[in-house]
Amino acid sequence: MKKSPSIPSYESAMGREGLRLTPQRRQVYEVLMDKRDHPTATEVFIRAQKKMPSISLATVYNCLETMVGNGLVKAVHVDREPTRFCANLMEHGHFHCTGCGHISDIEFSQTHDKGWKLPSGFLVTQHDLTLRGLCTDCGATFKNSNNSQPTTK
Amino acid sequence: MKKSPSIPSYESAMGREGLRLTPQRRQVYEVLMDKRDHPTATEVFIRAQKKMPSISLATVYNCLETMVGNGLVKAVHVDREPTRFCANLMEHGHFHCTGCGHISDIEFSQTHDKGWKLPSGFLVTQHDLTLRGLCTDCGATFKNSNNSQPTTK
DNA sequence: CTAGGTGCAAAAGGTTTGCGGTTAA
DNA sequence: TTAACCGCAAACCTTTTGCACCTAG
Repeated sequence: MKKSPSIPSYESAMGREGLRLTPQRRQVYEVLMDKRDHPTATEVFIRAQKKMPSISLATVYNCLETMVGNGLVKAVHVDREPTRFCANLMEHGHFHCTGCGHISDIEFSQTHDKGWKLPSGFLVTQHDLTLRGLCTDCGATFKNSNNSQPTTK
Repeated sequence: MKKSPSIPSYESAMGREGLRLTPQRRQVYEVLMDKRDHPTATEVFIRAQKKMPSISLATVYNCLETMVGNGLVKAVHVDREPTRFCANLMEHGHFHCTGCGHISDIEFSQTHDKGWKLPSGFLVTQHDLTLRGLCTDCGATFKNSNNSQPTTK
């Protein structure tokens, strides 16, 4: 677990809004940048605690809310599961493996034809796409043995 | 508020699974079929209560869960807002107006080119698309007066 | 008759909030 | 110095659950 060489845009993004650069916020942000998976607030809390034992869950929630509000991180919602957080700011979708529960980013292709029929006058500012299915590993497991269903968590 | 002329597929869909056709379930289903908006469990409860004052919220949750489990209705998730329910069984996406909070169904076009790049081996079984933006009314309100922001609910 | 469903109240679980003490700027 | 922030605990709100009674089949 090596330290990120630099903290891209953290100082500037936080500073731009007149927000304080507190150690807690830095820690939360580093957790998100370190492993680019999609941890829940609690998972962020647990990881942050390892480096900063005094941090509280409420503070993690506060930091995450602040960062989402400032567009520094994105909140990811899958069904009614706990909110997950994502430091990937590029426009992207998510793939939710119903086998292992893992969530991975998916890129949109360049020619991304937005194939939907919108009533005229509607103005779209954002679109969230979540695919569901089996990842390579879970798909293989499922194929190889009809007895063992993929772990439905 | 007139009674639906018939209850399409309710008896058969419920019966097929060996589930009882209770008055409560029928009532919950009728609420969903009546206005095809996307009510939350609590909203379904309130509407159902008007016709059946003795029904309980827990029962509404139970009925909805049963019906979702049997594919008779769909659960719709937008951010971390309360789960909404939808009787439209066709594959479709949702448009969430950030002005008035209303959720409307959107159809996919025939040629719906799925413009995303998936790691090889991933198997997609389902995709949820949620667009966010302003509906015609809220967009108009926003344009006409720069002072009055659309109701952010 | 009886398995499955209902209604009530209490619990669970994620998230938010009030508040006194702390700290970055 | 001081407004913003932290940490704690309690509150909130949606959803789930345990259990006694009820009812559709």
